[in-house]
Amino acid sequence: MVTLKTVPQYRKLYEILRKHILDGVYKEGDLLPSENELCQLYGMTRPTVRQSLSTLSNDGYIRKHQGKGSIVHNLPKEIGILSVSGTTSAVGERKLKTTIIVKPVLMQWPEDFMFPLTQLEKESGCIYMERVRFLEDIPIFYDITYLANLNLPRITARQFKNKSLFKILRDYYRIEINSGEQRIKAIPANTKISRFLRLKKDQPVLHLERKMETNKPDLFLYSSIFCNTEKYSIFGRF
Amino acid sequence: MVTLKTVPQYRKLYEILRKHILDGVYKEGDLLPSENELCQLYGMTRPTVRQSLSTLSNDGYIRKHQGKGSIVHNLPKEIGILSVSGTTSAVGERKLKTTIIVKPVLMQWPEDFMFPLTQLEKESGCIYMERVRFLEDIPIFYDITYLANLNLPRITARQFKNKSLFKILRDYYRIEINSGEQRIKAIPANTKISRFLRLKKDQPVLHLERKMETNKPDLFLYSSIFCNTEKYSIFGRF
DNA sequence: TTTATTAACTTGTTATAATAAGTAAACAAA
DNA sequence: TTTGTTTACTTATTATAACAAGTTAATAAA
Repeated sequence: MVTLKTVPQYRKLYEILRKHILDGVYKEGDLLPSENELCQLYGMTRPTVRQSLSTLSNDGYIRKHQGKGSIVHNLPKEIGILSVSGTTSAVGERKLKTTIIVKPVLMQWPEDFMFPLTQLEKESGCIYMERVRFLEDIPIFYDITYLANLNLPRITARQFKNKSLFKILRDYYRIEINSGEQRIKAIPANTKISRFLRLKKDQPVLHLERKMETNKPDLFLYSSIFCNTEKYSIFGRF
Repeated sequence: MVTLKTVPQYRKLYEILRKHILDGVYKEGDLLPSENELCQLYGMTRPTVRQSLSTLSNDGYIRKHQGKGSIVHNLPKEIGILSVSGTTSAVGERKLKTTIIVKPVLMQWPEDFMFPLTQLEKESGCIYMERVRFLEDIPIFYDITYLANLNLPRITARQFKNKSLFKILRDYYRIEINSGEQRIKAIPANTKISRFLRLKKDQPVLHLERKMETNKPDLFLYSSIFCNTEKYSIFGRF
């Protein structure tokens, strides 16, 4: 009963243009082909093309200007993932190396969890993992991830070595992160955090508590992230 | 030569529904009227209604579910403005009291500004101001704002007492914030920051550097914000 | 030369129409 | 009662069409 969902046309064009922008076919400041040209090029009608462009615009890849055209805007957003901004420019998730501290295990949800949970989530238990992510051998993120155990067979057995959690969820379970909310604080590093992030105790650390929504209406991904922002900043769009 | 721009229909419906959600006419979890019902109610066609709903969905006010309907999602986003999350729920910008530290003055841009500037921006000079914003008599934000002096007559003379900067820009100059980017760090409070935010020196403080885009293509709003996150968190969506 | 106008682009808004696909409740069959 | 099926809803996708409005460059007028 595999539903081979057909990808809509506007989504295909979105992916094509997005790839071209990321690959540098269209560079920052370039004018994209006009809507009518895209219609001809890809055999679509204008509403379809406009839906693609609208999504690209929402995601920050282009800016539209009436009378002028669609102009390629600067870089990505990496939804659900944190970009790091160094001295020169932002680096995506790709250059981060990951070390597993606690392999995914099934357990009870903590008392006083940082976000309210539904009954369904409470009943199904919690998949827990801890990771540290490095950029150029400097530990940047200490992540604690929580995930409801809903239709995720064998997830605790999966290898997280090279693939990111997001990639595993997408590839094996067809789960994608749509959006989310977060709370941000600056806190002093406690002993545990200072050890993982190689900082002195009580040094300022960024603390993010995130709740991410997925394409499965009942499934949310939670994470508590501690960031070393001494050398790098967290980069975001809004 | 005042162009009395007509507000599009889809924008009107967006504002109506948004207001209804914020006023509690539709509460979290409620189902909005179906698209066809909205068509009849407001005398529009479905593409127009859908454009309104799509924008509401992008802004986080509703979630759409095929076959079910549009469900009111939880609260606001206040684009370009920071929401504060307390022990119970998020509070918007309205409850913040503002104190002006440095009234808007025209000056040169600082050397080594936190974001690269265009030639036009450099030539036109910089409007500078400093504020502290309080929530329940606790200082939460220490803001430094920078704005290019482009077609903003008499702005340094305006009263910022009750009206927010965003409101003044919108009401007098028809400038609205579309989107932006930011860098986030956790830093130790220096003497100046600790004085304004009533913290001990070296206590962790959130530092945000933001560049905001407006509906005027050449005009950007920059701010450097220091946040006391001891009692409250910064709340955001993505 | 300079300035105003026009023409040919661009994206923005809106309407009409048809079909696909997901959801849920009513219904029928076991 | 329980389970499967149908039906009547919902939103999603796509096409066609027309006109509004902003931008730019070519053109005409001063």
